[in-house]
Amino acid sequence: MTSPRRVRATVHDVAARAGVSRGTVSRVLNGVGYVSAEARVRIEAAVAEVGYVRNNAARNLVMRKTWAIGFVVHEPHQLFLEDPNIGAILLGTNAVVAEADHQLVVLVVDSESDAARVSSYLRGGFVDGAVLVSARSHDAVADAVEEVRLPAAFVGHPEGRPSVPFVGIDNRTAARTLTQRLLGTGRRRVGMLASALDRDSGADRLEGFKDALGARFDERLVVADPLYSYRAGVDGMAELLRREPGVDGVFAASDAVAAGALETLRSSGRAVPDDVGLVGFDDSAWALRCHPALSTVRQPAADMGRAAATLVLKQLSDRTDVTSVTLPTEIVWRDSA
Amino acid sequence: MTSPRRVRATVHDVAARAGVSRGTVSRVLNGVGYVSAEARVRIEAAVAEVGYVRNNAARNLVMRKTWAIGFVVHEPHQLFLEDPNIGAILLGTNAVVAEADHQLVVLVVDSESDAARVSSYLRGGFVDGAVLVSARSHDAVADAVEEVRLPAAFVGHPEGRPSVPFVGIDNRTAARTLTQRLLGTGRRRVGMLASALDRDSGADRLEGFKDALGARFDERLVVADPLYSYRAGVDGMAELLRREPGVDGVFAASDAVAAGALETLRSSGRAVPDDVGLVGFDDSAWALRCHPALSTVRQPAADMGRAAATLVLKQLSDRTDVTSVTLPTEIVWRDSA
DNA sequence: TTGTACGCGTTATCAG
DNA sequence: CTGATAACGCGTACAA
Repeated sequence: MTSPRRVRATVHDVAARAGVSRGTVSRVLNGVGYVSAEARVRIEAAVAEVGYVRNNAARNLVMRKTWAIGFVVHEPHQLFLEDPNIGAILLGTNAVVAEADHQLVVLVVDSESDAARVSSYLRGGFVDGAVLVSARSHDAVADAVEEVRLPAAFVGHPEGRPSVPFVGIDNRTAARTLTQRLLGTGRRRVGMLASALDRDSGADRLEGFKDALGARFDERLVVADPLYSYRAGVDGMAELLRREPGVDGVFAASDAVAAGALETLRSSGRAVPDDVGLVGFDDSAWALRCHPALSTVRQPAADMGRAAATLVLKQLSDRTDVTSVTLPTEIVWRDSA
Repeated sequence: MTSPRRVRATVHDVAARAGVSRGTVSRVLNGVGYVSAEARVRIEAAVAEVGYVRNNAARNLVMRKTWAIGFVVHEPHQLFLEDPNIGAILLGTNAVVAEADHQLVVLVVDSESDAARVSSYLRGGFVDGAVLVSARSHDAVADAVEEVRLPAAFVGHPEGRPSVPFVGIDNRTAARTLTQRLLGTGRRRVGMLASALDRDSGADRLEGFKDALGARFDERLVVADPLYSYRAGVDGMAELLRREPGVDGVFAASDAVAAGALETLRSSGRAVPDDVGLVGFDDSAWALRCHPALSTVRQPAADMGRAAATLVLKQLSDRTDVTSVTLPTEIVWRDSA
C-alpha cells in the first residue's frame, strides 16, 4: 500500500514547472542576485501551483545556520509553574530574538533524561545559540554548551562557567539594602527564610542579610530550604517561629516564600505588618496578590531576558564586546513591612 | 583573519582516523547492523579523539524526520504569565513526547510577527508534529498546520478545524453542574463573569450557565471580558455590582477571574461566602491561594497535555485511531460558596 | 541574466 | 562483516 501523503515539492519541481533552472529559482526565493521580471513571475506562479515550501533541513545543512535560538529552562516542576519571573524572562528574550529574525525554541528540562536529551539537542546543531536560565553549577546542559562552544548566555550567575557570559543582579547588595530598610522600621528580632543556598542567588541573598545585621546576626534565625517555593515559606516560617516565637521581622528569599510565610503567620495569629514585618524578593505576581501587599525588590526580569538574548546575538555576529552584565534592582516598599 | 572556531569533525574524519569507511562508522554510531568488535573500539576511540558530534541538519535531511515536536502557545503576554494550566499542559505534553524519544520545542507567539515566524517554522520541517494550545479560529499557525498537513492536535476546541483532532473538556456540562450546585446553596440573584466569548470554552461556559438558570436567566447579570484574567475579574465584578448590588452568587469563568472578583467583593465590604457565593473554573493555583479557597471545576490539564501528545504521536506512526477526546472534569467544592 | 556543477554531512543500498 | 556510492534538497561560485 503506497502512502497517500503527497511528497513535498522541491526547487527542482518548481524549476521544471517554470521552465527555468534550479539556480534561478533559488535566486528569486532568496531575493538575491539578478533575475528577469519575466522569470520571476513565472517562478512565483509555479511556487504557488506546486505548493512549494522550503526544506530547512537542507537549507540549514548548506548554510550552517538554523536561525533558531534555544531557551533552556531548568527548574523543578512546581517552581516552573509558580515562578512568573521565568515567563517574563522568556518574553523578553523572545522579543529581541524575534527582532533579529531568529526563532526562539524553549526547551524544558524536567528530569535527568530531559537534561540528556536537551543537551544532545543543543550539541546537535538544531540551534545557533542558547540562553540558559537558572542552570546549576554541575549541569549536563551547561557542559554541552561549553563543550561545543555554543554561543550562549546565562540568566543568573552560575559558578565555575567563566567561558559563558551571564546577566544577573547584585543579589547581595539588594538583600543588604532591603534588610537595612526592614531594620529601619524598628524590628529587633529579624530572621531569614533562605532558599537555594547551592546557587549564587540564594547564597548572596543570605550574605546581604548578614551584612545588614552585622554583629546582631544570629544564625539560629535563618532557616534554609532548597527551593524558592510557597511550601518552603509555609514550613520555614513554622520552623522559625518554633525557634524564636518573638521574631518581629522576616526576610524571605523570594516572594513565593514570603507568601507561604504569610500564610503561616496568619494561622499563628500574628498580624503583618503590625506584629511582624515581612519582606520578599523578586516583585513577582505574588507580591501584589498578598494581603498585605509585599515589600520586595524588583528584579528586571524582562530586561534580563533581553540582555541575555543580546549577549547571544553578539556572539553570533562575532562581536567582541560580549561581557557579563549586572542589572540594577529596585526596592518596592508596600505594606507588609 | 581566519576564524579561530574549529570546524566540527565529521563522519568522514572519524572514518579516516579509524581507518575504516564512512558506512562502518555510521553503523556503530547508530548501533545498527553488524560490525566487528575490533572496528567498533577503533571507531569509538576515533570519535572521542576528534570530538565528533553528529550533524543533525544532515541527518534530518536524509531521514526526513527531526524527532522534534512543537508546542505552540498562543496567548496574550499577561495571560501566559498568569495561567498555571498552560504550564501543566506543557509538562504533560513534554512527559509523553520525551517518553517517545522526541524533543519538545515550545514556540511562544506573542505578536503578529511571531505568528508569522512560528508558522513558517512549522511549515519549514523543523518539527515532525505539533500540539497547539488555545489557538483561535482564525490563526496563521493553524492555517500553516493544516496546509502542510503537519500531524497535530489542539488542546481546547477551536471551531472550523475539522481536519485537526483536539482534546477538550465538556465546558457546558461542567458549567451547568457547577452553577446548579451554586444555586443549591440557596442563592437568588446569581450573575456570571464571562470571558473569551470568541472561544468555544468561553461560549460554552456561558451556555452551561444559562442551562442551569433556565427561566431565571437575566442577561443583565452577565458581564463579559475578552480575557480570562485577574483584571477582568476585578473590573467585571465592579460592573456587576453596579448593575445589581443585590447579587448573592457569582460564577466566574476562570479562577483568575474569580480571584479578581474576590478582590472587588472584599473592597466593597461583602463577605464571601456569607454575603455572596463565588465559584471559579480550572482549579488553578489561584483556587487554593484565595481566601476563602475557591469552589471550582478541575480541568485535568496535565492529562490534556498527555492526550494531545499521544494524538500527535499516533499520527506519526500512521495509526488510524486518532480521534478527538473529551476528558472528564470534576467539581472541587471548597469554601467560597 | 541564466544554467551547471559541486558541496553540505548523513544514512541506506548493495555488491563484495 | 565492510566499503563504495547514491540519494536527501538546497545555496552558490563560476562559466556561459
